Amino acid sequence: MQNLDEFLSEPVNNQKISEKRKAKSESNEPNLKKEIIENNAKSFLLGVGYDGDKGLAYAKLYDFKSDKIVLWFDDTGHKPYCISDQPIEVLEENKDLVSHSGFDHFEEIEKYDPITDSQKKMTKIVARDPLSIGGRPIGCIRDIIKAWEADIRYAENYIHDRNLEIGMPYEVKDGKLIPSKFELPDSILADLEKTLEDELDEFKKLSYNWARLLECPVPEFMRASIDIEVYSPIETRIPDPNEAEYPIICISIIGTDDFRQVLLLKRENIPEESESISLDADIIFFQTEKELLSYFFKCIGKYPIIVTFNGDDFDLRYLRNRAQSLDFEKEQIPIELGRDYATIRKGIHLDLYRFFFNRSIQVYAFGQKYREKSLNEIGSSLLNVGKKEITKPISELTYSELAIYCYRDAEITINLTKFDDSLLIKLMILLARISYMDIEDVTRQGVSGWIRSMLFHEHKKRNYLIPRQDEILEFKGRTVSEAIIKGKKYKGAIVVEPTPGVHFGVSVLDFASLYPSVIKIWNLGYGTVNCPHEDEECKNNKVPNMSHWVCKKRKALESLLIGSLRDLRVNFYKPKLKDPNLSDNMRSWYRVVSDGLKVVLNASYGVFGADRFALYCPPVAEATAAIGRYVIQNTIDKAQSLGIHVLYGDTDSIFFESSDQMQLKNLIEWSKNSMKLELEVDKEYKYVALSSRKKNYLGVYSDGKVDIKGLTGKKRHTPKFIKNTFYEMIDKLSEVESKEEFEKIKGEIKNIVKKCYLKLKNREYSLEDLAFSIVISKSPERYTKTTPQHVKAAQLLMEKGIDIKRGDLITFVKVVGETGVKPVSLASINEIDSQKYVEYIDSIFDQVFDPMDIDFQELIGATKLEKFF
DNA sequence: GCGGACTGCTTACCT
DNA sequence: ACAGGTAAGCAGTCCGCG
Repeated sequence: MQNLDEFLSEPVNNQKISEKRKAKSESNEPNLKKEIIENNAKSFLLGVGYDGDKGLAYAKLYDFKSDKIVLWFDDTGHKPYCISDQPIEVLEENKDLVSHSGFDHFEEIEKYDPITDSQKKMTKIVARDPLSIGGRPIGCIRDIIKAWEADIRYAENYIHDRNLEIGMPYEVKDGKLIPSKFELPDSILADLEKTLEDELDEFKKLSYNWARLLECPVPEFMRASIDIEVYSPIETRIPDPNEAEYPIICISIIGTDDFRQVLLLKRENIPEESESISLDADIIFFQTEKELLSYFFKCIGKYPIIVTFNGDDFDLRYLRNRAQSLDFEKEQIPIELGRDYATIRKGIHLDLYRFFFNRSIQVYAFGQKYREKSLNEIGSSLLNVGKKEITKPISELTYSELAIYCYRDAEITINLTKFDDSLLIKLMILLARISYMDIEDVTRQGVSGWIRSMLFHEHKKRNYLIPRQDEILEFKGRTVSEAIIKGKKYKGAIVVEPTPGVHFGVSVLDFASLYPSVIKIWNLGYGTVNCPHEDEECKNNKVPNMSHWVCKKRKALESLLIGSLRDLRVNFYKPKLKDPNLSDNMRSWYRVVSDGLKVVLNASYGVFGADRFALYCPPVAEATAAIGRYVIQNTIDKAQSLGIHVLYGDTDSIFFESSDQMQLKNLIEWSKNSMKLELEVDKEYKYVALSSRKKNYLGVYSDGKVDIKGLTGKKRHTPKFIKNTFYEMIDKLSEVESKEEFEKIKGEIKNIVKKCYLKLKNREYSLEDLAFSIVISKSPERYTKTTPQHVKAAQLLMEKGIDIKRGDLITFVKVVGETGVKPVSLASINEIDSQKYVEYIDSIFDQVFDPMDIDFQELIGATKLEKFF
């Protein structure tokens, strides 16, 4: 494959492609599907499962010829196992073990143990089935003896042991599963080589492998979204999918092949409508629910991939259980349920809710574009299309209303996978490649699961023993620093005391991926921090200001893996994205790669301090943070010795008065030479307004763009009327070019705030304008220690019979009287406590007035005088 | 019995 | 179920006060 660019420009490859798209695809040669077949890549590996009846692992392959998922069953005789440190002779004495029904045989093996830095003779205990190792509530092999690698899911183990690359092209030849050749294009190879000049061979090898995975083009996959509606006799209650008590009255299916159907159940007492339903879809009525479901199951059978929004917990679960209670045979229902997931037999189910719920995805991949995780909110913010509004309960809708409502949900769902050139699917594939994880698992697990899988894969590839969690803790000891926040395990980052005032000409420098860089440069990992070597070389290699030391003899896997990913992002993909010659298709793919790497890198330090992480190692996290503090403090000290004025800093960034660009250059040089860390100019502000508060500033670029960080005026819960006033003020501030102009607009800003104050006093704002909106993060009854205001408001709503769940957004206003607050829906405008609101305005604008030397009290005091005259 | 000082809880944010 | 650090508001408690 030489021309990656052309592959990426390939349009949807479908058999039932619409006429319009067909024309487009013909004009758009070469065809990726054709190319892939010519290159013997007939399919893509999307995941691995285990078939309990056959007792075999199987690969799920997306076959391009048929656009179906094809299963390939293991032919290598791979079996579930765990590992013991006892020799076979000893284990043979263990009656419970050798007589266990799932026990198969022992094998003598050798493993490298990173904790002790030694080769170890160990015994592989091979079992007949995965559940015998672990998974049953009692009597598993891992409960009988102390075992290693015993709680890795079998399918995951299979991926690692067979070194399978999920999301990459494969083919089945003579019954064997073999990877299709995909080599890095020469041009990419040459570019990459340049960035890797000074690295160790081991590091280079890893980097090339990553690049091969990241550069392989991602084709389009045929898929369909589904959404169901269920009848409910009680309007406020959502039917329980485990009971599946009530009939499914509507199902929408939308395929990427332009298949669009809405299936409706005929019911009594639903008025016939004279006009036909106006939807760009086939509407099909069914007399019985059984007919409807049969038809539906046939429809989705065509699709290799089904996407839903919350299908794990609702749609698929309901469908399966409902079909069962309608006496469908098990084989007739193409849905399989797990404890907390649902999937399609011979298919892939992607639950977008699960993926969007993931905080890393929300924050780093989508930049907080959506705040709540509802289909309406996500659809509105990413597609500009929200759910269809309905004013009646589902069960009372007419056929037409019901069809339109249900269809819209399916439409948003499928479009979420299609927008921005199928960005979402590409992101999932990318994460599957980095983590060597089944694509369904990628969407369901968090970033710690991905990183765990990536590290496990590398362990197995190198025949390293994967340590037990208790082992790491026992050998590596605890943390030695004290956190500033009560209840935290160790000390974190430094935040520099800001210099209050309005500063013109500010450069912000930061370390590119500071923590991943530290992990790379300092060779951090559970095997290297506090390594077992007795000699001085290691023990003297202290983490600054700390008793921990770092190994000088061995390379940590974490350091190599995280380091190589970091370098690829910083030295390769980020510069490529800045290249004006990059084509649109490549740019969009590189954006995905860069964002995917960002997600993984941003979490790569935190996982070592998370006690549920499989390779939890507090000293690694603590050392990383400590080195981070050392680095930024050293840099600040150096800057001051160079005479550069430091205004503020946080973790990995420093704000400088940028009078002397030459000096900043010197600082960057110094950082590279003395600490091997890349310090770079991140932002240049026309001016920055700093109050005395940390994590709280306003920065204006020369083009007028404004960064607002931490200011309450921007926060989600702030009432609309204050937000609007706040942004009116920001608009004014964005125009300011100099100190002199600044003085001039002060009056205008005062007027803006004064206007707001007067409108409030005259009760000209609506309840919606005045509403605070705060997420209730726990179920209301679980607030036992205190009753915060939003919980009080929630309680008032519950008294009215409204159901409040955790995660709901509570909107309330401050009122005079006992409770102090009332939900918007229950309050009236004349009970508003305007005094409280004045205090609130004061506090919000003080964050900006403080550096500007404006006095709020004086401002409203003046107002009173004016009114007087 | 009351108000100010204090601590702790909660949410939303920053890196 | 990636981490720790900070701001802010409010709830609840303690303490002094002839």
